[in-house]
Amino acid sequence: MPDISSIPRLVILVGPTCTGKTDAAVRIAGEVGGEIISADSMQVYRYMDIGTAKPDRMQRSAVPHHGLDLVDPDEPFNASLFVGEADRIIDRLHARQVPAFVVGGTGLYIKALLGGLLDGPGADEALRAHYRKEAAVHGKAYLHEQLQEKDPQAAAAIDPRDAARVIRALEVFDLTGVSIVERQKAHRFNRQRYACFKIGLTMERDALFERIDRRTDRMMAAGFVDEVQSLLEQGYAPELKAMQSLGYRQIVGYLQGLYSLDEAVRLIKRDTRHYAKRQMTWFKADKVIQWVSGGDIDFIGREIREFLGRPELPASGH
RNA sequence: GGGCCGGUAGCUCAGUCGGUAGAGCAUCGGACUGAAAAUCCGAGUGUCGGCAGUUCAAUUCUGCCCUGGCCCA
Repeated sequence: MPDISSIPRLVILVGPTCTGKTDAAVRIAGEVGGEIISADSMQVYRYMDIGTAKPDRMQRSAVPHHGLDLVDPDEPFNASLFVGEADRIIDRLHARQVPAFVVGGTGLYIKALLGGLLDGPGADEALRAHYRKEAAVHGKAYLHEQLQEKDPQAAAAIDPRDAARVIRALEVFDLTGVSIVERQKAHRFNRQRYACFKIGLTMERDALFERIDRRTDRMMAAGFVDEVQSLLEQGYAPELKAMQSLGYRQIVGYLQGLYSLDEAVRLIKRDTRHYAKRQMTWFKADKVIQWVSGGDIDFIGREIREFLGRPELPASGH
């Protein structure tokens, strides 16, 4: 067992999209000499900057960022790869005694970073493609029937309509002969991999939805359509996971002539609100998170400095 | 001025041969272990435009009024 004091301490900053996580993190990390590890499943893709609200040049030069632009939009990326990447960065920062700020809205990535993932096989794209095809031909129910025969325990736990989870369960069983449910029971995210202090940024829902609308308008003004057009011209297909993400999917629909640009913007705003709500549900379930109003950056900074064991900075006087 | 068609959930609408109503979207709640900005589950939130009449009972039938659209003057 390692000495408890040698375990890296992480500042975790989470919350729904558009609550100001990046701004708060840049400011506070800048003040304490920390560096930022993005925990965002879409900001890992190169060339996807506007639609993912990636930190800009100024922010990235003010505070070093990690976890951005790791792969091309047609390359695989997932929670496991995130954990591997984040572990490497945390090691380096820890060796330099630099505070690490893990900042992002992808709840699973953070949960996996802190608690590990279950002991099981990685993604097998060929196998998944096979099952996806079967679902397309015979329907989702057919996949669930197969799961019922192979792994009744998992079949009972997973809704037949939730194809993504049915396929993952089939994948784990096919590759190991063991039920994913057994692996989950054995795991339960209870590996204490890091010491951490979790802060959640919140905001009145009406205010957050208003901010989402305004940010979407800013993305459009910043050339979001051009960005998507450029991705398509580079050969990145609309079917790619990255291109199915929030915003990109809707702009592709517009470029394909399925609906007007106004309609695409309306859909992006609507779907971003839905996404923010899903994030709230996810993070609400984590009872360890200390919730703070998104506007109260001073308070957040004080809490973080206390956690890091650093003295208060002198009052700045303005 | 006359005629016709509408007014039902936040929106678009369905429906009740008289027994106080339901779809989609929005909204709200939830799940989530290598796709997670993905994937999926649950919930109707309502003076049925207003007032009167007929009736045991009216959102439904009748009358008047208000209101939107179209047509004729």
